[in-house]
Amino acid sequence: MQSPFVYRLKSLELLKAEDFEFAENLIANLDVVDPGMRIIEEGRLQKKIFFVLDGWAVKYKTLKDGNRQIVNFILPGDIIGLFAPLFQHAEHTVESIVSMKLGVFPADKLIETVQDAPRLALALAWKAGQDERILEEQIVSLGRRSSAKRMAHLFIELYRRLRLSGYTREQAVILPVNQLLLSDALGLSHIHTHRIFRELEKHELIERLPGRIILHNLSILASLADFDESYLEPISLSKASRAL
Amino acid sequence: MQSPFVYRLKSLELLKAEDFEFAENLIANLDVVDPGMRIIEEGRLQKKIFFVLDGWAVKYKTLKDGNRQIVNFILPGDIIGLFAPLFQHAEHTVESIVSMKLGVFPADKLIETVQDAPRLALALAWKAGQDERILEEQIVSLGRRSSAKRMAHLFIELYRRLRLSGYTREQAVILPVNQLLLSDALGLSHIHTHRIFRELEKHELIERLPGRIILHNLSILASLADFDESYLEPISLSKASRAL
DNA sequence: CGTATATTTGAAAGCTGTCAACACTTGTGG
DNA sequence: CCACAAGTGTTGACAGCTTTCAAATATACG
Repeated sequence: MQSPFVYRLKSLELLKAEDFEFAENLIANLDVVDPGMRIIEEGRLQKKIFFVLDGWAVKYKTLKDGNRQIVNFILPGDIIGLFAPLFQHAEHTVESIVSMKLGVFPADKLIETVQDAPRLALALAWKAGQDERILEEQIVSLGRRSSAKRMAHLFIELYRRLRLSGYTREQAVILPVNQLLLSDALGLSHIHTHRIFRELEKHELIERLPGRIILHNLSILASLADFDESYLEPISLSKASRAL
Repeated sequence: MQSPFVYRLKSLELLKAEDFEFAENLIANLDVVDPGMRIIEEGRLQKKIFFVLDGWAVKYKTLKDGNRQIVNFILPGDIIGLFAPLFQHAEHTVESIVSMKLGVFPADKLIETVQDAPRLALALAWKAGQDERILEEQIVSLGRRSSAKRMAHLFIELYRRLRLSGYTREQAVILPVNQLLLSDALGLSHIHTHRIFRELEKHELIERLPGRIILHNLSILASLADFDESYLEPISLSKASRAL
């Protein structure tokens, strides 16, 4: 197994060969899902956990008035529903936006494994902490960044996250998202999303194909967004936790 | 130790007597902090973890332009910096808004303890999952709720969270927050925050003392906010995880 | 080819931020 | 006890951002 998840964990310089074995054994079976499938559904009991080996998904909540808010994008190397089995029902829906390859395993197996491989447990905790930081940055975006900065910020975040999982070393990145999806992630109307979109396009920072977005000129985008990459830590685990 | 944290964990019906002993032993010493003190500071290495035994704090990030966004409120029973020791530096600042009583312990002690008491580890994971849900709900608020609903939603959330930790059974709740704090949490200007504030006050849903807010008529506030309490789970841990 | 899904535009209405003052409270030092 | 400073709360007016409405164009898919 040389998944994006493992790639990402390797950069932690924490895990040893035996840990990777444990990680491998976790996965009971592989799942291929088509675009637009619901992997986790709001309100339902969720007993399985997924490693994203390939593909993109969005995690969102639906409001009574029918609006929805995308809470996070899910990329190769991410884990879907790590905490979900601890709760009676899922709070959000996770839906694929392209076809995906998932590693599937039941929650109780995780609990066992984690006990036998404390370093792996730590790596999972690290991943959970990383996800928390991403959510917090999204809160900052929605609360205090103008819509153009917000959009630029999201683009750069996605690009950086892809890189951290070993995808993309290019200067141009293709994101499989359309304007509706974007507006639900940015908390904007789709019409306003389109306007801002045009702005960035006019300055040749982005380009569009139907249902896809191409990022050019990532450094200008990043400075436009005041992007501070520190919340996406490439290599880490402080000394304290290397003790194991 | 009969802290709000333990109170909250008890409702999980997961921990046994021995686990509480472990939890007790975690705490190396108690800390009393004055209002306005920084418990965790953005950019600094963070090696300690804190249990909030009493008091309130806010967790926020500061932007280049000086603006700040409060990411979450921290209440009795919450844990400050659970994942922080896994990273090179803290991403946010945690600042007390009233005087607080904290249980302090070093990260490596947590790692040991967690290995010896897997049920406690599970309880911590549950707490992390609960925090994640709260962040996600905040994202939904900022992205898709009108400012009045957003404010009402925040108030009800704080009330519910206090109740879940054993605080407050009253129909009126006093929150130690002022309008500036509120505006930084809601992602609004302080002037607009004040306007919305007046709205709710006019309808006698809230009342004010300097630097404090009193909630009356919680049920009307909740329906105004379309508050769906399901993301704050009082008792849970699905069957799968009770195996231990 | 027709339907459903996206994208695009313009105009008007509504919400929210900024500006500029002013009032009130609290705590400090004289 | 008063004056003053700093922080917080209050108001009205206006500008600017964003949504909503309505309608026209693509584009994808069976």
